[in-house]
Amino acid sequence: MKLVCKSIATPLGPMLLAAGDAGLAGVWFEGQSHHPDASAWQVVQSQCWLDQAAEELQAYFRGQGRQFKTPRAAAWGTTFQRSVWEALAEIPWGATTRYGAIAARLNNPLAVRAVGAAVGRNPWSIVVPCHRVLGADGSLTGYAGGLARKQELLTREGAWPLSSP
Amino acid sequence: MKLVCKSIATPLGPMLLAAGDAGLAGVWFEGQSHHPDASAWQVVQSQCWLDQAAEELQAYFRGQGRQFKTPRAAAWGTTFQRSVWEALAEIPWGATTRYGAIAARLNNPLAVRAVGAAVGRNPWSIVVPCHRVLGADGSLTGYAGGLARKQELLTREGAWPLSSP
DNA sequence: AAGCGCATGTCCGAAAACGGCTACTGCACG
DNA sequence: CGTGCAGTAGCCGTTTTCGGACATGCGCTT
Repeated sequence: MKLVCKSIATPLGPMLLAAGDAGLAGVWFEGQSHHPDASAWQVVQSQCWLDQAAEELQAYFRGQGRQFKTPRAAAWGTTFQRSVWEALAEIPWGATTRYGAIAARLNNPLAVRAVGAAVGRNPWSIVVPCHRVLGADGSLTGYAGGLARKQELLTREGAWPLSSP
Repeated sequence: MKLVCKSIATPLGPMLLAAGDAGLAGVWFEGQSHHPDASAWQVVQSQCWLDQAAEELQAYFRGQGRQFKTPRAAAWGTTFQRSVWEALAEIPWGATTRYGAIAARLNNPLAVRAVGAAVGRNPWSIVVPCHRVLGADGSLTGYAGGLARKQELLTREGAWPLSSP
């Protein structure tokens, strides 16, 4: 599948958006870990899904958008990873969950650590809210874009610091 | 690249032909070793390159065609493998050569064994005459479609048994 | 003659290492 | 006695590494 991409500016730094014909393929902070090789993608000014996602992201940062409706089209990922990302997408704005809870929802309660690894490779930063996953004790644990960004995002959503542990 | 394929009958058994937009992608005996996964290919009745290749193959088996002019478009293969296949294509009808000779032609005389492995994965059976490669002592050594077919092909070309070792 | 060792690129399977984790343990404090 | 923290040992999917096996051929030893 051929991908196109473009970069946008956000309050948390520049981000790269990629899309195929069927939908949004991914959103990454510039230089974050697990950033895929973008050298084969074609940089474009405008594209259907890229534009829609960019608009929704800007709305999110303005505090006006709490949901992302741009269709996603996974270009990578194993079955397990995709099921994890799907579960992530259902966490509502302002809420948080735990790695263990996701593992339990997948009927694989012991795969906690594998869930952690999969969450870390979520291709759609912010859009699929992997930042809303905390450790069992409510700690921030980790974020591919850096812990500072994770905390900032949760603060914007009023979900940090934790109110009811 | 999207591939289409169709099956044809030959005196040596059914063969599968595959092609892309740019040319013939491969020709295999049914059930031979190193047969690629064809489940994603679309079976068609007719296609430009498939039809041309099928015609040339039938002519070959009738003893009327000694050359294949259908353009090839490699859908797999490393640089090394492709260079081996290219060298194979230059062996004329009725002639034979050795694994060592090919390695020498590639300026890599020590890679004899690697050449053997690459020859075995030649995607275009018959069309690219991997059956014309013999061991240093003139032995048949191996053939992905079975030694019987290799011998049969060489006999049809009058190159077997060997006249001048 | 027959046997052994080596050189080369690629593929494939097995095995090990590596994580955005957790629960449990033991020990140091007040 | 509670509380908190560090260390540890399992858990699981993915990625990486590694070791053979190959459609061979030459040179050297037995």
